[in-house]
Amino acid sequence: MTPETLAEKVLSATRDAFEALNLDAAVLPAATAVERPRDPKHGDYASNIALQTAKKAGTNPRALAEQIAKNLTSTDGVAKVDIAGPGFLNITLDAAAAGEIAGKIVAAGDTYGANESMAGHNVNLEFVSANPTGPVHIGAVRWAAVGDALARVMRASGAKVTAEYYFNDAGSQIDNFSASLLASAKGEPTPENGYGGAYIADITADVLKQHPDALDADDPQEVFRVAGVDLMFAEIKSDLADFGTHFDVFFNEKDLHDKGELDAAVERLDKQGHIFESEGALWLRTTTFGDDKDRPLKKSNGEWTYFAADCAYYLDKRERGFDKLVIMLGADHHGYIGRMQAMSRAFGDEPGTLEILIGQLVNLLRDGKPLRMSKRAGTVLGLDDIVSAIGVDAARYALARYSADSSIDLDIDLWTRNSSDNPVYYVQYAHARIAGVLRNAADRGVDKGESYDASVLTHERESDLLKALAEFPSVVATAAELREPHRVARYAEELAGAYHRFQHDCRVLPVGDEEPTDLNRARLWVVDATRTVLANALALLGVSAPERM
RNA sequence: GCCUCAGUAGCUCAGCUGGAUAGAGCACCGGACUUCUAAUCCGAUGGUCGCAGGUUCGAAUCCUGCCUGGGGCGCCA
Repeated sequence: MTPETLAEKVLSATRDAFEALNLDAAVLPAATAVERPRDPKHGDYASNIALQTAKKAGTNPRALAEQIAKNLTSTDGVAKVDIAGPGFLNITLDAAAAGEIAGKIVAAGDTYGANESMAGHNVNLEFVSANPTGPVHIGAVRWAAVGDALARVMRASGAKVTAEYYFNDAGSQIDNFSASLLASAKGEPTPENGYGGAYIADITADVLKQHPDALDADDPQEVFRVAGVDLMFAEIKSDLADFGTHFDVFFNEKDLHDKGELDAAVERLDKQGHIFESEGALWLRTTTFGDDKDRPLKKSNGEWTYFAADCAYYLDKRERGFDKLVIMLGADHHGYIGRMQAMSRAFGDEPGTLEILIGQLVNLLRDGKPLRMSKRAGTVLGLDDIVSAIGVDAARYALARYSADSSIDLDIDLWTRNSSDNPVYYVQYAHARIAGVLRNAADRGVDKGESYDASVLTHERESDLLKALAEFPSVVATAAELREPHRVARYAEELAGAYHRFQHDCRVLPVGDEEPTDLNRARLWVVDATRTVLANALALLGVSAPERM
């Protein structure tokens, strides 16, 4: 029995109890959930539904719990129901009902964990979105890992997701970038506001290889701009691809300008009555929707502001049919939330259409001291450096296992050592161990058969493992709903732990030449199911599940 | 000043849409390898959940105030 099924049975038992006690069923929730108690004495699952509803219904929680327990005890698969404390229901399943899950998981294979919690949503998820003025730096790498995992988690939860990267290859930062290339080619020092660092010299050399006469061109900087941006962006895309982060759309801000979408957006906002002119500039009255000040769209010199392009981009996404726009930004962009949300409302969209996720920054430490990184000074640790230092799996996992709300302190030395401190090895090892057991089973001709007798799975370690396995779909659903993919990593660690403990205490294969028993076969199903869930969880994080380590 | 994130074991962090005795990894101490991978497991140590109030059957979790630290508050991009 899955926790979801049990929760439904608890709810219907509660409904019956309300009827028996003549209580007002209107106070009952539409859905409930059971939780896994920490203390095994509290059964396999616990429900607090009596506590939650008794007061509203004007009755005593314990009395209500007693009635629910009476109804629930006769349910198929429920071995025991205890009432504890102020009115908790502690439910114990019989082994056969608990063990069914292994078969369901094996049958579902790589679709186990999929759920419908975000079904029907067409989501545009924008992340990384760095301009091609330098390598993808560590902060953006965090979003490459977290954003990609979030896209996967939301897809597994039934949403249609377009992963999108927004960039601008025409702004003043790009001018600084191309001026830096030109200066480097001429052997001049890095210009003011320019970029330094080894990668500038590399790109410069590559541009000169493509265009040996670049310096003699009418507008040399333009040659360096076009070719340099191309090379830089190619490098970014290839680094991201190597990192396993996939984007469905690379969207260039330039297209918005070329297609006149800024004018169209302003016109739309004007029609909604939110545009005004002041001091020769054009403004959006974002304060109507809670922003702390109004925001300019077109400067008094006639130039568009960056915010105007944001408005056009927003409208573009909406017109492409997305009903949910999610943007992941670093904490240094927190100040944009107010105007962006106001803009969304000014277009007439419901709150919640636009979701801006703010992730805290990554601090790099060396010898315990903060390391200041600057693209301009060239002291940048890029995505490629990280990958070559510790590998994709370790990097992705390390970045994705923390809540985006927490800033991360990463010690470079720790990272550049290929250290087993990284919990990813703990999870991957569990998978590799299982693969080993399954290989041995195959070698020895031990087959798990078409079906198994789940009632023999009575060991505490088996029970713990089965409960952990059963939890996976709700973990995925929660991770998607809360936009918190790190939950998947934490879950994987828990599951790996449950498996290691199981394998330590429970012999899976027959010893020596003994004939396989029902217990051996049933355990093989559990092992196979665990392998499936570990592989699925790692896949959601974009981390490989090795067969051997 | 305003906004925002964080403050939980020696360290790095989970837990936070209210539940029972607050967890994991690392570090440290002590155990377990003739046995399916010991990259593992078991045990011990380690806590005023930043502080103070409040809400209630119940608060690490919700509310208010304060303290400390990170980030942000341009007709920049």
